[in-house]
Amino acid sequence: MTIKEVCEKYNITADTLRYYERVGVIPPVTRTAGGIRDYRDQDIDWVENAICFRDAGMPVEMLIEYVKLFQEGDTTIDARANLLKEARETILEARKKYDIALEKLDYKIGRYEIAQKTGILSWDDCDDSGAKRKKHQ
Amino acid sequence: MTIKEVCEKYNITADTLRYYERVGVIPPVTRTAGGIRDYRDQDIDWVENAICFRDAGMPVEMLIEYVKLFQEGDTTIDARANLLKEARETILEARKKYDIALEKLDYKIGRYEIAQKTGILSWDDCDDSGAKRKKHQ
DNA sequence: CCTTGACCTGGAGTCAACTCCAAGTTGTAG
DNA sequence: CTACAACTTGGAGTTGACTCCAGGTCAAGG
Repeated sequence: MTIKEVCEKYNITADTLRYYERVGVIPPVTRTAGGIRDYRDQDIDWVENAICFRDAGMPVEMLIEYVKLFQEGDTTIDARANLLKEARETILEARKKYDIALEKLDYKIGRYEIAQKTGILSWDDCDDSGAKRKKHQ
Repeated sequence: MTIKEVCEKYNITADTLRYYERVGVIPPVTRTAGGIRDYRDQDIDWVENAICFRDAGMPVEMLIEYVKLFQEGDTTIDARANLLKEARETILEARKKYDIALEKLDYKIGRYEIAQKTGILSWDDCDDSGAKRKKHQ
């Protein structure tokens, strides 16, 4: 698979793919005799994983660390497992924040909808604060 | 509440709080006669919201837009409601990616744990690719 | 063989979101 | 009234993650 095809498959730029390889977010990609990247199944899996974990907010630095350990071989199994567990916690934490934001958003959107339907607006309906505080007064 | 107290409450730096105010992520904060920030309940609510939505990956740009609309008054109710709904979709999309990453991670961690328990390691157990492809061969 | 378009590399540039700094002001304790 | 810590501003610097570019190479069509 050419770099272009991988770009289209994952909707990502060639520059980003080359960058990932250059800094070690993915291991070196298979090349043709002429030195042109020829993404094979395994290369594509690394790309897919990289994109997946980047999309979940994992820093490039951590992906590099994982690839580095992977390339060092079987002696790094424990370290890799720990890295993944740490990543799991990080992502769970982050997702919790998304849930909190969604809750807040749903509450606000609800208030806006009431305001829109009734045509009645007040600080309490559309402010970022009043309503909530009023409740436990 | 002083800037320091707000920093401690939300575990954020004073520079970030001033930056948020400067660029309009939050409206101007109440000041003392001498010009020192005195965060009142409403100011704190804006801070809390800003942090919450930033934590959910909302760009500063969008928070600025919301505050701008809010300051323009009741005529922007619809625009604000739309902004919030758009934000909701964005956050839902992002959270989906977190779920996918978590699924992938759990699968990998599971494989690593088996490898660690049995002491048997193979490409299939610890690689980022082989196992998955093997399944549907 | 020659052109033309996709690909290559190393390095510089950009962007969002802070983060740091210098030079000056405020406010409290002694 | 004087230290001195905590605050202020405007502006410059940093960081992470790309993104762009110049100058050169590869490969398929004519």
